[in-house]
Amino acid sequence: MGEQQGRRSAPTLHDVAREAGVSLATASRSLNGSARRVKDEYRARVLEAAARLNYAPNLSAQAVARGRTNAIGIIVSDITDPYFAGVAGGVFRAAESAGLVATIAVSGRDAAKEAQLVGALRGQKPRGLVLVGSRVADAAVTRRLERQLAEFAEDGGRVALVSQQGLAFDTVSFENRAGARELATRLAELGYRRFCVLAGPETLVTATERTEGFLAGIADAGLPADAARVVRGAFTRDGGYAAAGDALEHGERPELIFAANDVMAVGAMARLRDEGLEPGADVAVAGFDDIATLRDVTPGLTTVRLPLDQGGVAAVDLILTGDGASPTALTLPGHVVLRASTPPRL
Amino acid sequence: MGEQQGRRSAPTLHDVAREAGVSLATASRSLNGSARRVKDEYRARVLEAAARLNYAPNLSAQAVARGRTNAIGIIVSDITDPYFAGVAGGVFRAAESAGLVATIAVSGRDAAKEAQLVGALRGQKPRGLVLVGSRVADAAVTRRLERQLAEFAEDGGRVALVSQQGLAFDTVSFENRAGARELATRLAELGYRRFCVLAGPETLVTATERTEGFLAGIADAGLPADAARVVRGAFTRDGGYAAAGDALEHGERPELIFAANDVMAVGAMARLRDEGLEPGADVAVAGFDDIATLRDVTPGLTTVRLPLDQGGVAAVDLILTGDGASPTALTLPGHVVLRASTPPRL
DNA sequence: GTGAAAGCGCTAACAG
DNA sequence: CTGTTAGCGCTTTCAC
Repeated sequence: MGEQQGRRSAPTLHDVAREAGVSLATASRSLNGSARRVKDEYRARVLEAAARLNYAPNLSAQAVARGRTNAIGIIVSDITDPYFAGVAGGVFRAAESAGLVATIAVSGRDAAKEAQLVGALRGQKPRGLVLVGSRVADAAVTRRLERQLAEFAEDGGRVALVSQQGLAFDTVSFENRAGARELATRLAELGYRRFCVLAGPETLVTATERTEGFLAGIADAGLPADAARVVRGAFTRDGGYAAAGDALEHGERPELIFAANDVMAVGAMARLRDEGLEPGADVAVAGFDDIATLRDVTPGLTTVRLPLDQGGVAAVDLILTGDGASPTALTLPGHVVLRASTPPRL
Repeated sequence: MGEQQGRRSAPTLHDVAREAGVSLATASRSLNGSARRVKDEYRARVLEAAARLNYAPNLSAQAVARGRTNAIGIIVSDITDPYFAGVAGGVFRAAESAGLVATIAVSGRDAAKEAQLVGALRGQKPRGLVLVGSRVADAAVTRRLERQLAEFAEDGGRVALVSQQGLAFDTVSFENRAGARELATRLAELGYRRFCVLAGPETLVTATERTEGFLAGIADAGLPADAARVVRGAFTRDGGYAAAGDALEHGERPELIFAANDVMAVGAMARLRDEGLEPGADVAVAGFDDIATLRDVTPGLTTVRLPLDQGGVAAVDLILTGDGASPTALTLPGHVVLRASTPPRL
């Protein structure tokens, strides 16, 4: 069946108008919610003709004629990372319920590429652009990105950043610092005294904030600065696996390993087991994010729950409602969730 | 500051041409790889002007003028489900390296909505549409979807379905049946004799195939038909949790629970624990997909590894290279991975 | 080689 | 309320 032959060219508004015996303008007005009203009979004829021809309006043409689109662009590092998927899910949901289509681009954790992608997406003339995550603390790269975004904004586009504070655009961030601090406090209350932080790359603002917050919490508890050692690793499962190895290698074994995200924490657990240690019993483990897919790992992972989905929704909200006058900053709270991976220590 | 004011309107090709002192046509020809050659001096001037103005071509206008786009549409049920995220990741990667932008829409596991989304995406006039997953065995819904897709194809668009065989379009599917069958065979070899299958909804073709394959494998092993009981549940973590409860409720306790996907399997493990049973020890558990994020659960989950990412890549490939003459069907293999959740039974 | 001009499909004044 | 028409930004014949 040559279903995919593609000879015929798609019906246009012109075809619909002719078929309905009305003018182009009338057809346009009845099909797309114009301010002006159309006689019911005509409108009905047009609708019927459109349905019969299975007409689908050419969005590109509409965009050109109207001078604006119903698209929204979103840039994430890696859609298979549940953190990004969570936020992206919120963006899609919000976009759809606002009648927008979402175009996505993946930067593959390559910060330089982000700027390039913004350039590419600008061509779509989307209503707004949402950038999620992994902002890098590299000045040159940041400036390139900022330039592209500013250009986009000057042309009337709106920008919303998720968990990348510091740029002069609307931002929704999560309580990384406060969440990690609270987590450290609670863990200290449980009796933990010797920590190791798997910190993620230091160029990653999110990772850095979580580390700093955790250390602050330890200080709050009146523990000495050397109560926590910091080791670094990639913000991935394998990064956690490797970093956990480093954590065990030198000096005294930590009572608790805090990984800067859940995915790393799971990697760390795997490493502990490979080293013959029992996570939760021999070494406690905590993460950050409360990724849904990982809520059933054993022992249950103590973590800080973040409303990722809401972050995505909020970003779309800012794009749609923001006046662009001065950048709005929205912070979404994190909540400590204690589970079996950090049992009370007597 | 007022970065987001949006007074100025974006520079157009017109501006670039004027700035470079050449005609619109020449500007167009030098910027976009036209067949015709442009004198190097002019071309250089145009490029320079474009860079200076930070010109970004209006993709919609190009689409209208050219009559085609560089977009590709993708429809998934739920981007936060790692199965879909895996396939989508492959689609994005392949699309990008082919110079296409990907537009995504999420159906929220609502089959009827899929057809509606195809209608919406048609307006983008994308080069192709990729539909991933959860094809439903409901004739009316399927026909509506098929109608929309046929319409799209007749207008010159290309369609690729991932894991939704049965429609007259290019399809890439995974070896659900064979994989599950092989899994059952291997489990029987390990000494298991009494199974319970958590089958997912019976309207879901993927789930059904896995169930049937598993039962076939059991028959292969010479076991009686009543060696496996089938219970149903949603294709989600909670579905697995609930179904596992049913599995334990009636009759003799199964030696092994096979969940039709990993996410359900994890839910089943959680339920076992809540019932005071130890997964792997008291009741073995197996899944399907080998979701990366779940590779570190304990005990390690026996499953069938699927090359999800490759499925996405292949779909884009079919869209780009297919001639549309007759639907191509591509099948990607699954590989059984035995882990600690199904220890040999003596 | 280059430029003028005719569209692409649609919207939005503008007259009737 | 309806139809005519001039664009939207870009590509692409078609003359030069």
